[in-house]
Amino acid sequence: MDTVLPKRQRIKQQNRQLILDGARRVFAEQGYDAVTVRDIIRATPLAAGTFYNYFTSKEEVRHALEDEIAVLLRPRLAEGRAEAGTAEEFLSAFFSSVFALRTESGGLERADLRAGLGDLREDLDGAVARGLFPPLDTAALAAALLAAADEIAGRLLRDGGDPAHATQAATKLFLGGVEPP
Amino acid sequence: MDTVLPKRQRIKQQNRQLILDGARRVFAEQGYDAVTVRDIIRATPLAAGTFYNYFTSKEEVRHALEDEIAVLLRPRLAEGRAEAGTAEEFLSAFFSSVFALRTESGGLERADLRAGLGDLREDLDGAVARGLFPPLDTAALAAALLAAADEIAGRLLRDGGDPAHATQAATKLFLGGVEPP
Amino acid sequence: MDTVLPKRQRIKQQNRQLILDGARRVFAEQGYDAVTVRDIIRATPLAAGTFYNYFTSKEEVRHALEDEIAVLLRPRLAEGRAEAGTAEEFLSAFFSSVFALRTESGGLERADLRAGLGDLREDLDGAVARGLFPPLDTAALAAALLAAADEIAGRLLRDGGDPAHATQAATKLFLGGVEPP
Amino acid sequence: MDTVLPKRQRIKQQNRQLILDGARRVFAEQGYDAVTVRDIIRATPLAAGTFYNYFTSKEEVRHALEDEIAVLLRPRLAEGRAEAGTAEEFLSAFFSSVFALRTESGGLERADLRAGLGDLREDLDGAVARGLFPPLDTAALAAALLAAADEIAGRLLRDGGDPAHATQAATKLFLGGVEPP
DNA sequence: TATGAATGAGGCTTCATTCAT
DNA sequence: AATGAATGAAGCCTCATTCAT
Repeated sequence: MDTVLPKRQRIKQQNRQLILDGARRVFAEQGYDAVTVRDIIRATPLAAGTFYNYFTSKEEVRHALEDEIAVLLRPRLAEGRAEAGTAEEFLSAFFSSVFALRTESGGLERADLRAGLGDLREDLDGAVARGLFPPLDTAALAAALLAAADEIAGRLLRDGGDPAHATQAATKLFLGGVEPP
Repeated sequence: MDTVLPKRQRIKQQNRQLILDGARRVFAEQGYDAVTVRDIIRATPLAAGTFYNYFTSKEEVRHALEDEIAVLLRPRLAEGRAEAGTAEEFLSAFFSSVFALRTESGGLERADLRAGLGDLREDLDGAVARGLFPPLDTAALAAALLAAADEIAGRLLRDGGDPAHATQAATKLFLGGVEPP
Repeated sequence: MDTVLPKRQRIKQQNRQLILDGARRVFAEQGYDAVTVRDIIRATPLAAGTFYNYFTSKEEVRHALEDEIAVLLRPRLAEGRAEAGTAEEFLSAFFSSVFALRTESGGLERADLRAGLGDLREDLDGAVARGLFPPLDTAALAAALLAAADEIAGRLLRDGGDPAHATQAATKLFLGGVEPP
Repeated sequence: MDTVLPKRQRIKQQNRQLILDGARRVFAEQGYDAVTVRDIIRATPLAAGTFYNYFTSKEEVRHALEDEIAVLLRPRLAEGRAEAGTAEEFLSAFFSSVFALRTESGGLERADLRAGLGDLREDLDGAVARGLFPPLDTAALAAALLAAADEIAGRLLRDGGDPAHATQAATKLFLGGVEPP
């Protein structure tokens, strides 16, 4: 798929990637707000001025990273839902993919997960159409699912815990609700 | 109830409050990380050095604010749950108080809400004991409820929407789950 | 000799002394230049403003301390010289008193020693008159003696060493000079 | 002898020297302790931040200056001693070079002179070996000579006076001692 | 007279950004 | 394009000093 680029452009792409990689590293280490442009440059073999040939601010780097993350993340996050034949399978696929992703990549943030919010809602709409779920406010449900999944994932990371068990519990919760029999 | 204080102490209390109020304002406007100590001072009629007579860092101000928020917030957040006779009343009380608080006070953050997490869990435990809910993982449920409520509240604020309706929808979602009949 | 003072004045004197004592302590610990007025106050049970009822600057405190030191120091420094019957006794008395004082009181500085320079010169003049020394430039000799004594004392303090032995060596040096026989 | 440097490096060297020169000036004027980094910058056409491209603290500048001084000073200070054929010539060379240096360069400090202490001691050892001096404690003698020379030089500068005459007097003092005939 | 909080100047340092090379 | 030093604004914090109590 990769096109052969003239050398100039290849180097340009490389430098851009160097900056993005350095930025990802320092963002993960120190958090976006604490990071300075200097930090990003220092995480790179490049010189200070070079940064401005590629980006004009930290903000812009963040956007580029979010795009990267979205591209990598969204398919992983949506995994298994299309094939779900029941509500339980759907929810279980959703929670386990969130927990897996959060467990794998330390730097992942709530904001990053939101990249998958639209997909989730679309999949929910599809599932409703297929009769997996009763008709309901899929926008609200998507938001609630994502927030709950992220929060529980955060608790898993912090306190330790078994992702498989958490997946089961969360699935059961959203599946049957809290109403006593 | 207020004791009469000597003037010096009264002014000290006032200045401390000026700083806290200014800080709350700028935190809400720019977010904690973006705010500098100078920003806080500038949101105040006081001189630069005066800040350090009361706090030694932005961090310390944050703690003081969290304490204030917790004191004001927690009772409001817990309102109506103790009297709930059914699971539906419980959830409805919870969601409506979160939506009301988030709607009222712009600067409220997820972190602030977490101050009420312990209370929520205790109330859930009590409700389980009273038979309102079946036995379940109240810690996870509390986290999921809080996260979902906060996320939905955020959407309400951003996109507009009716808190009463959102309360109903959220309650219904958590009450009965998503399983089709 | 102490006159009974009315209570007011007694307290004033006490506070003044508190400041001087605190200042001496912090000067010795951190060195005059590194010390701030705040440091002096902090070494005192008094409040910030009180300092300015007694002194107007760190400089003024230093002067007052120098006076105190001079009063205490000069007699000690001059000890034994008046009774000296020979040049050797004179020099020996001089060196041993310098070494003793420097060894005793850590905070003593070259500048403090200079308080005794005039005395030394006078005693040298007297000794010349008594025939202990040949006629010579007593001003230069006094300066040279004091500087050498201080330098050697500094070396004693730093490297360890026996004051008695150093006294002997220094005396011998100045007594007979360095000319080979 | 000077190599031609690319422009960038030439400017770097120039700026470094600008800082050192400015620092030397303000140290001489106000004394090391009283000087701030800002004072050094202000004694320079450079901008505030530029200082930190070259040094990280006032301390570091001092070290660099001491190195400079040592390189320039030590040879001058040692002048004429190697060729001395008698104790008198040795002492005379020593005192006159100290007086000359102190007279020339106002900013010279006792601490700077100490850079030459080791040399002096070595030369004294050599002179003892050559029989110019009787065997004696050359470490103590070197310290005493340096301190006395500095003190007398300070008096010369302050009170005026003839360096040649002072050299003669100091030489005579250390040569023959103070013992009456 | 003693107190101690308020003041704002000023020191130190890092930063984003520019620009000559 | 890449470099990396220069810039000066701006953040942090401490200080000397004042002054209402």
